[in-house]
Amino acid sequence: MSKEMAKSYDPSIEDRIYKNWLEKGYFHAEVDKSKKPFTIVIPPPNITGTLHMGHALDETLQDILIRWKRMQGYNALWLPGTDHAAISTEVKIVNKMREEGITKEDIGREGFLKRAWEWKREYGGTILNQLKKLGSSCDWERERFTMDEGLSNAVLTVFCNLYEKGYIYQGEKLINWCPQCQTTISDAEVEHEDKQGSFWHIKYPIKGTDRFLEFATTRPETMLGDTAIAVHPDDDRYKDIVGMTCILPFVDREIPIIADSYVDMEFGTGVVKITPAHDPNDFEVGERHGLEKINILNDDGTINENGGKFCGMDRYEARELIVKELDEMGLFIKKEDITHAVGTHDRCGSVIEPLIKKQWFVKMEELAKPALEAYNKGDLKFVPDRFGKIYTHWLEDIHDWCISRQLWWGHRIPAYYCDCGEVIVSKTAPEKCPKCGGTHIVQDEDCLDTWFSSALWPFSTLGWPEKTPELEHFYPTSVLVTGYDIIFFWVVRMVFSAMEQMGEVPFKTVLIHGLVRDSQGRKMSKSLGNGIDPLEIIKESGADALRLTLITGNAPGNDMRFYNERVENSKNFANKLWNASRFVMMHIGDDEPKCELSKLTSADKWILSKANSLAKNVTSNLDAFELGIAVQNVYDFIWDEYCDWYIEMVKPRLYNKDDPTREAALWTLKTVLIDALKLLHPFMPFVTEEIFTSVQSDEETIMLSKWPEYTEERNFASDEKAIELMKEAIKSIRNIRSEMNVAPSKKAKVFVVSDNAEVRSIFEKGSVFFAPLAYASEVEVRSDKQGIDDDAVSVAIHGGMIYMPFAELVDIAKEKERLAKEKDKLIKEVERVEKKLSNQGFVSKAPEKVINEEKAKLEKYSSMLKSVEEQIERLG
RNA sequence: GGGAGCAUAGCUCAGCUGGGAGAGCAUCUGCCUUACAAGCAGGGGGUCAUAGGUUCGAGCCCUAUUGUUCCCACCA
Repeated sequence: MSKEMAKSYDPSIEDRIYKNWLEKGYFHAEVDKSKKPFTIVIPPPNITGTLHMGHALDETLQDILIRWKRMQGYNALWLPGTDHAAISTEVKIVNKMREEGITKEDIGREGFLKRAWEWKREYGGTILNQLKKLGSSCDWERERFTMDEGLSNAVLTVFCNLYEKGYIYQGEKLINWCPQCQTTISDAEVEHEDKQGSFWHIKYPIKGTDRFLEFATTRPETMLGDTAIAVHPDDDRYKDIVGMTCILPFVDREIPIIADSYVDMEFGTGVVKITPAHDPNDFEVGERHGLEKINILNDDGTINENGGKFCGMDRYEARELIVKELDEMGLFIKKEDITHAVGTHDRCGSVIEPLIKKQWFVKMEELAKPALEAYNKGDLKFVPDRFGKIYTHWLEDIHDWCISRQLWWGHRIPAYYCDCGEVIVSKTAPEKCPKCGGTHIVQDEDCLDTWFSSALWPFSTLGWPEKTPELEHFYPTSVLVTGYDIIFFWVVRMVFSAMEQMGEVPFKTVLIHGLVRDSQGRKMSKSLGNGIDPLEIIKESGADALRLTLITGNAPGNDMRFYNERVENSKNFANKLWNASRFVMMHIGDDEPKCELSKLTSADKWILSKANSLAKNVTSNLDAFELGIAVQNVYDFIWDEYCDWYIEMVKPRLYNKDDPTREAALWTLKTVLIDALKLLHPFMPFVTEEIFTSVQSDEETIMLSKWPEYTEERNFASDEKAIELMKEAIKSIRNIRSEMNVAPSKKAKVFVVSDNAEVRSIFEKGSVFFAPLAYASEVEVRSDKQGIDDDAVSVAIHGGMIYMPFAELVDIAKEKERLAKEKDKLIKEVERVEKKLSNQGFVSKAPEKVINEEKAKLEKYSSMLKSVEEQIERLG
């Protein structure tokens, strides 16, 4: 019990503690129907990932919530796992193979998948192991992976469900193509970046006339696929030529001049070339006018055979050459520099080419409705609320989701094609075609978007489509914690998937956090090299310090800056707590202090009462997801109240072995420390566990101890008031001594004068600690000031006056000056309150509580003013 | 073109449903007081972006303006 504690806190104990937690199985949650469930599923990190500050924040928030709820007695499950991250992983593996001189095609699909699984086995667990360093109390026995058997089954089941209901279809549509990764991507994966580009002004000859039609484009090479040229129907400049045709250079195609209201007459020349196969707007114009769609691109971004003599050239090479040749033909007019939004792939950064391909899509309109309704009905809540707007906005303006990817790493689309043309969607490969009976059936080559499987994460990880006890008990989950950057990708898709498959929301609350930025507010990124490695911080300062830094001073949804001074402060706090505990244990020794209520002093009751309301405040802030405020509450209590005041107040009683209240002090010290440790535990799990197991022996871990709750029995309002008065007096004395440059070594006798018996009693009872904290050699409490030197330094307190005869130190003139200032200050205060209280509007409209507070202030300041005035008079 | 956030001490940020402006760091002064110098005590420093409005009362609510960041969007 009375272990020797090191003089300063050494965070390297964290590994030992974590290992013990794992061995004891504290993280594991079995279905326990006697308890209310509290469930969080982790946003599964990519298997390609390594821990960065974003994860550290995300996991810390989740761990705080889960540890808190576990202590509150919930059946708390935090389910961990990883995402196969289709494109990211495939790219990584392909790159690694390239170093060995192997291509995907060399080893074929099967060979590639074998390698991919090997890769996953080798590196896939890295990030989870890093999470453990943070102290994450995940139920590791329930770890899942988006491509494990159960989850894959869920994916196939959902695909088939949606297909049968007509929500999944195959269509030949304009999609986003990444020529680098050579796959389609969804709209959400396209990032619009403003890039420096050019605006080329070109003209086409109008057939049968000597006229030309001028227009401008940012992508001249797409002209090879032009199948019309459009003007606005109301545009008088071009009314006469609508219906005529232009001659498309190079390919010598005759393309019609059409009228479509999509064209903006005000913009440029009011003429737009139409390339239905490579531009979303043009595609729609093409649909309206029945235009031909000519694809001019190969998958790798080179021009195909439809590009005539440019066939085989890279699209950008072709662009330059086309402009050059147009110029030679006299069809090029000018080039302007412009910045315009260019779509790029969020993974590899290459410019996206819209083109037409046959792909699988999820029809979104109907699926989005229940997801919107869930939010509007309040079944789904965002914290902070404003992120709900982002969610609804996305759902209201939703487009069909392209889910097929030209990749091998992922869930292969369960669609099979018979030679007869029949398409069969089935969880298992059909032996023969249900239509023609043929047996030559091949499966679709494509895989599903990685988000298709993560969309099912909240229920697939609990066993769905099987009806498991876990699913029944732990679903829907309680809170989802994630960054605002993946609301579209993930949150939206989880909700509509759950609404469709489960008929209810996957989680009740979405707690959104911001980004962790560097000290200058820049996003941490590899290219900038400004990333701070959480593991380095943990190594140097401990996970507790990292966690505290990430939580402190941050409001939900806001970005934060991360820099070393903040970690330093967190580390100091851990050390502060450590030393306070060391102090407590040093005095308790081997004995178990007993509590005798009658022996509790006001100071004891004061700190107990403070701890009591602390429990209330922390809990209500956690309930409101104000984790930053909650931890600030605990921090302030421990440092300011417990260490700087209570411990100091209690020291004289501890040093005096004969003090009859000594044991009460020890008991209070310990009781309050334990409560504070518990309230801090979710935020700083390691240091609290270490101290907890040293300071008491009733329980083997703080993790499973009971969360402190507010109780009326520990509410001591009058003692709180008494101690606050003492603190006020002490602060005033310290202040004056400091102003007068009185050396701390110089003690003075202190007189407390009050005609109020209650005030006198407070100071008499508190004189044990009042004396040392106010540098007093002796304290004398009395009802009148007779016999006290007239030139004693004085300070007014609520209900009395304090005198310190400093004799040789006091300069009467200066003292008078000081008192005069004090008087002015008090007069102002009194006037301010009087003005407020004489304001009819205030008195009649303000709540009674506020009015009473003001009245109390008036009483206090008036009495202090009176004391000061009397003293000034005495000095003459 | 829509939408959102932010603007508070020298710096980085809190400030929960409107009721006398806070923290950490930095700075200044004094302390090696037997838990902690990673500490203790004391101090300085803010027209809460600007202008209006609502209210007895506004950092907080409303309107406008300025600056700034981000998200969404098919203007070639």
